[in-house]
Amino acid sequence: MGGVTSVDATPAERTTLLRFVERFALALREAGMAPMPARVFAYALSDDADRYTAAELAEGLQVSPAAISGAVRQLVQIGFLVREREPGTRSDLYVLDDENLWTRFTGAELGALQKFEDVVASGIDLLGVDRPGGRRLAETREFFAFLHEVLADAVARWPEERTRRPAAGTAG
Amino acid sequence: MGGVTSVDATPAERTTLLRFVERFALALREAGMAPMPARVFAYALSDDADRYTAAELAEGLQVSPAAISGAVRQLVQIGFLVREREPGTRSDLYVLDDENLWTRFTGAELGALQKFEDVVASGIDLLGVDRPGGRRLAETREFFAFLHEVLADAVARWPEERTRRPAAGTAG
DNA sequence: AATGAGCTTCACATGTTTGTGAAGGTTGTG
DNA sequence: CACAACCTTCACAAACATGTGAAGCTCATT
Repeated sequence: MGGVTSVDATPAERTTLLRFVERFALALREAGMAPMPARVFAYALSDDADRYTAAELAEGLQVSPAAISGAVRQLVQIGFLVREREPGTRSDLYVLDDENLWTRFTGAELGALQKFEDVVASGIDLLGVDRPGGRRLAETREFFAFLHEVLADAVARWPEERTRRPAAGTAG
Repeated sequence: MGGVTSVDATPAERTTLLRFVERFALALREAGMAPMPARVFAYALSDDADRYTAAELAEGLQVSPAAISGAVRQLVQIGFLVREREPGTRSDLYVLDDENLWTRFTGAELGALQKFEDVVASGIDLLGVDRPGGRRLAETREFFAFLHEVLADAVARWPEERTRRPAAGTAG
């Protein structure tokens, strides 16, 4: 199982990488991410460079620069990628925000959860709690609040937890 | 703020309910649910009946029976609705699985998380860990495993936690 | 100031998803 | 045994999303 790097990769290794990227991207899409951002993110994470130019991403993923442009904009907005620029260079560099990556991911989840809580709360306000439906909504809100707490706690604990876990090898 | 019930609701109250249902459904869609199942679920939760016939759902949501048919099938499959039949009745009844509702919801999330873990694990196998990309994948897997544990624990604790929380009133 | 690399924006063709209407099957009732 | 209520399935039209090509903009270099 030799390492596959962007520098010395054979075409076959590149194909393997891209196939994996596509599968990873699919999972991300099912979690709500748009196709192209999902691909770009999966690729940037899985390939070996620390930073990528837009052109490298387009070349690596075999898609048009236009597609990259939109994707990185979204990814930067979410915080998955950071835009950098080397002085005296014409092109932007996109960097994975390694440290905060999965914290950010979960942060996005928390945002969705907050949205749920808000919507449900507004429904309770609008419709009242003294009805079967209102009581169900109230319990729904309780559950989301609980989940929110749990996830926020998990995010807070991750940095410590991370050091506690041994670096994992390969799995079956 | 009087209660809005399916029995004695004014048209205005019905409109308020449907507008809320649409907003709630939107949040569910953003979490990955298809539009019509999202609407049906939001409606069944928010309106006051304990059980609904397909016809009632169609009438209540102002959509065609055909749309309901597909939606309830999916919801039953996920486990959000339970299909019942009163003896001597021609129509099926759909019931919210009240007790396990949000446990099931989170269970679905756990499934998605498992999928992530599997995909990432396969990538590590395929591409190796002795590369920058591989190390990132390994850490990704660690994080997902951690999140998995946290969520599973939360689901297990919810029944107890639920009783601990006071029934919530309305919020601002 | 002109050049050109590199990125972005825009309009469009393609493909997918969604909900409807109409037809068909099933089951209890008169 | 015919009828009627109810649900489901199917084919279709409309809406939406996606990525491409082409044109345009920015900015370091000459």
